[in-house]
Amino acid sequence: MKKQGEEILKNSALSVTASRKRILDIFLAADNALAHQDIETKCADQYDRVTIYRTLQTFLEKGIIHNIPSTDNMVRYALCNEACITTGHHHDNHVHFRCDQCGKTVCLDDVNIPPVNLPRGYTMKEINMVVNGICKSCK
Amino acid sequence: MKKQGEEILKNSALSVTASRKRILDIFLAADNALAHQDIETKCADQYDRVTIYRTLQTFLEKGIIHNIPSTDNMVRYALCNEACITTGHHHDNHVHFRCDQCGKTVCLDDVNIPPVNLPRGYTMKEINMVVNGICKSCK
DNA sequence: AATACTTCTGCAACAAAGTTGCATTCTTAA
DNA sequence: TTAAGAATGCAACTTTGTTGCAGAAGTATT
Repeated sequence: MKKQGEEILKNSALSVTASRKRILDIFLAADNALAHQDIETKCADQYDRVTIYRTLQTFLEKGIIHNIPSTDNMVRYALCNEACITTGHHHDNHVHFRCDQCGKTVCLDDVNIPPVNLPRGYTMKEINMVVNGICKSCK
Repeated sequence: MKKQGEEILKNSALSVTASRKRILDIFLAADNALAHQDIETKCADQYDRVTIYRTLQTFLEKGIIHNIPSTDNMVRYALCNEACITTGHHHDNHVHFRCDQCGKTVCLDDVNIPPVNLPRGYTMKEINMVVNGICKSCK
């Protein structure tokens, strides 16, 4: 399983570099969504802050990760599921959950965002749903 | 209608000051949600940046405004509807819409967030839904 | 395996965003 | 009108994010 990160990079036509592999590994090991800061504290000693910014940006553009909106000015990122990465198209129609207790934000991959009817004249391109509350581990 | 801002402040047990009235007026006049920056450009010559930060914080705590999550590190704020302010309790169960064209974020007050079933063990406290696309005015 | 080419990284310098403490000014309530 | 409390402005600072450029590393080709 050591090659998982490399695989993802190659599939996305990205050159395989140490920092990218490391950041991917951090995501693969994480059970929750990560903010830039989280990643920085995990590897700022090894890689430059700027590199982390650019890497996250690249991953976003390639659809390797998706971002999760927040009201605290801390955009968080999480790995996209297999389908996104392989098709290169986003299917991030799942709900995100943020626990008020432990502060973790997770993807509820099994919970689809229910359909909404917009008023006449509005066209939907993307939809995001974030639920706050207490998570399984904290309750 | 000139007193609308003052009314809101008094109802929330806040002292009536020039900056608070001004910022409230900006919200009352706006047809879309505003980021800190938007407010700053409208009145930075009159009021200090710090005051704006603190005022927005106060309005949030008193439930005069609510914030709208985003993926661009620009939390936006919008006035709560009458019910929120008078009861002091949030009923922000409406959908937010952000137009990719004009960049405006608006509250779709008539569109309620549909119910979602969370996995066992999760408790919901708050829910947020943001839709991206093209708005009525741009299409 | 060596190369040339392209891409990525780190550094430095900067710009923007947000925070904190404190002295002064303004509001409010008596 | 005045005293007490709250809000504001200022200054200094921390954190966050951006940009250009030179050097390093990765990739494809031979």
